Amino acid sequence: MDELSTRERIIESSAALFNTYGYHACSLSHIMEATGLKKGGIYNHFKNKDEIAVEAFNHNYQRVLRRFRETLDKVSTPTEKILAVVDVFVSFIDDPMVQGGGCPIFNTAIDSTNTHPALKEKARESIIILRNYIEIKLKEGISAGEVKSDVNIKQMATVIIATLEGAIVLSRVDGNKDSVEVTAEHMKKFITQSILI
Amino acid sequence: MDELSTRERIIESSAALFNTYGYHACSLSHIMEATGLKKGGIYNHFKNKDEIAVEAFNHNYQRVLRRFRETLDKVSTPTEKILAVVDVFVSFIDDPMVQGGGCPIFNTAIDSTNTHPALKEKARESIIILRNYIEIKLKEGISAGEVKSDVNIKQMATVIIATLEGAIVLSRVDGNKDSVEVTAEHMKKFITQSILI
Amino acid sequence: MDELSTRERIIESSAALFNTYGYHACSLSHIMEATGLKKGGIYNHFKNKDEIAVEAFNHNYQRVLRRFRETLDKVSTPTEKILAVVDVFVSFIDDPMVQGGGCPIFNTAIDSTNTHPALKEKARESIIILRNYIEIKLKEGISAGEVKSDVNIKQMATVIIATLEGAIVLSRVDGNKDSVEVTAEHMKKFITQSILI
Amino acid sequence: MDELSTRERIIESSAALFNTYGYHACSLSHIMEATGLKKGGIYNHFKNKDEIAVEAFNHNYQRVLRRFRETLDKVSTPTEKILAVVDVFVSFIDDPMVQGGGCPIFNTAIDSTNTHPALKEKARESIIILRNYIEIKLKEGISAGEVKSDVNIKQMATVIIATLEGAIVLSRVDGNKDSVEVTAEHMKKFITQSILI
DNA sequence: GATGAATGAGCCTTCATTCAT
DNA sequence: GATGAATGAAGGCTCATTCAT
Repeated sequence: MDELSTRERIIESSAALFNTYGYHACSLSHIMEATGLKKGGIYNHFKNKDEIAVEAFNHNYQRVLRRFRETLDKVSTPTEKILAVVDVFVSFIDDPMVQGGGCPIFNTAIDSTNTHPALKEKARESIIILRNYIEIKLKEGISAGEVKSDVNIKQMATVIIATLEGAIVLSRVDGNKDSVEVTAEHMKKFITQSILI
Repeated sequence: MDELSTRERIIESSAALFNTYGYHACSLSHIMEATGLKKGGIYNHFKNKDEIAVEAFNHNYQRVLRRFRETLDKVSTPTEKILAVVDVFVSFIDDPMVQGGGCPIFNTAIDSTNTHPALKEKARESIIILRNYIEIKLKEGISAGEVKSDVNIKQMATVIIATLEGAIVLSRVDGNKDSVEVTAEHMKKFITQSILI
Repeated sequence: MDELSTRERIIESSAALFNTYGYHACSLSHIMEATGLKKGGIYNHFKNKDEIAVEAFNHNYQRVLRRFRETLDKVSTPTEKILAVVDVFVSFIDDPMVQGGGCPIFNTAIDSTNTHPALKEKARESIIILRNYIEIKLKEGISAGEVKSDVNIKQMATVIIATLEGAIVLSRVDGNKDSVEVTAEHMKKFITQSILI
Repeated sequence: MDELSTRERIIESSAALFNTYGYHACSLSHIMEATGLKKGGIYNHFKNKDEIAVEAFNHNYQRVLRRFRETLDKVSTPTEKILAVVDVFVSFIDDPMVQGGGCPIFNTAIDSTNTHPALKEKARESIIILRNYIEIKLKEGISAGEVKSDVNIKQMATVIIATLEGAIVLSRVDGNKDSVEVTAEHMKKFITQSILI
């Protein structure tokens, strides 16, 4: 019932590896070790390493999206939802899927920009969707009369993502949550004071 | 007089390559091609690839630092200096050193976190220095009576770096300047309205 | 049935090569040529060159031991056994396993003393076992009343090995059997006149 | 006056290295380190690594020969001289020129048999000269009426060299002098009882 | 005489991939 | 579906050697 197919097991294992080490530093040997399969066993399910990487990315992206949905579904008003967005970003810092921290989408984006066009494109699209998602919540906030109507929605979505993703990287580098927490605090205060009515 | 030594030529060439592709995706063959040297010729100047990567990072870091100093030296008041910090981040986006854009320090930080401890440590230290640098400017702003005395300096420095570095990554992914420009505009407005007197 | 596995084929081929050329002068390219495999094919069976060398040594050592056993099993009295020990050493000179002659254990011992601690240790242990083996035969000779009871067994075993191994090297250098034959003749005469009753 | 020329310094340094590690495990980098010279500095004095190795071998060979002469010159009767031959072999075990022990000529012989024809030939010739030298001393012993006239001189010289060189290798492997000492004791007793009158 | 800089060839090792079993 | 065995290409690195300075 909730048995994972071998293919899914490979994706899950390698997703963690790609997140943690990046595309080029994660070899098939690592995936072999993580899955307990031999090379042939892996290649029965994917035509090459790229396909694994893309599926691993998709897997991560779905997890990120799901986390957004779940967290935002727990609250009801647009205001709460916008503040909850911040919390989702903060939660990435503890994601066991990425040892050493970081957001899988952002990490992939930087890792693959100039080396892996297909992966970079996936990352780009994911970020666009995330941005749209936040824009929609902001629009709903305006419609509900909770967000100031003169807020530049596009700008605001970009700023929220940039700020929190940047903080996540800082925390990854520092090896502690300080930067993310302090930045989240700032972000929430800013949202409350400057964009909410 | 301003002839570059072979060692410096290697560092400069490989600095661009490491920035663009990351440590693992940048092989000695790439450096060979970029410098026109053969492997032996390169290894006459460095004991291994790591040393090249570290020197390349140092080179980039010095360039970043120099750019901060030069830009901030052009203006005189603390207020101007703090706003100039934002401009420096924006200027990274056009840096020809990093094909596809991005901040070399941040790129290195993400690339090396779990795969290259020495490099990650260098990136960490560089970010600390940058943070301190911004904190000092904020303190000078307070002393000069231009920055509100209740500003949380540590938090503010972190937020500035996080926000703009995050935006740089977004622009790198998008392949255009929009995210950085829109975020810089936001940051300047925020600084002017919320932390300057 | 008596098909050799690829791993065994590699060991057998490289055993001859290591014997003949020594560890450092025997490269993987040589092993590739001898086995008809490519590098990857070899590394599927061994984790590195050292492991091949160690297994090759083990292989040779077992052959040496087996030859001692077989030769000594053909005769029955202790006196005959002790004299047969000499014959075993002489037989190494014609061993096709070592082109140009020599005893694989001795060759390894000299080759690896200061350059390959693990291999040197294996050689050391093998020589100890050989020495013990000869000591036991001498003891049996004493028990059987065929060897003088005042013979210094430890010394005698050492002298036998030293003398014949030294002669094997001389023959290897000279490229003919003279030294070994003349030394074996001396050794047998000495044993007969001085240590046998 | 007793200043060594650079060429001589290189020979002396590399002689120790070749003795200790063998031809293939001793690289020019090692010689550079040992001499404090750079590659160019070394190649000013030798046309290639082979020439260094040959000169290093000559150097060792002269040292061995000198030691034989010096030791044997200290005693006067043929009997004493023959017993002194044994002592010379024993003295190799402490030679600081060969870290880890061994006779430089024998080590070279084994190391180069199948990989370095020129060096192997030098070693072969050196051993022949050594053998002749011992034969002459035995003949002088016969002439002086101190050595039995029916001793097979050629055989005896071979046996003495084989036995003691073999013991030196055993001591090298064991890392202590036991084998050489015990074998020398045996050899002297044998000489005294069996070939001296 | 000595150095620094360069090279081609080779070192051991790992890569991603294929395919017969 | 999984494995074992094999491969070509590439990885980082060291080798002995040359030569202008």
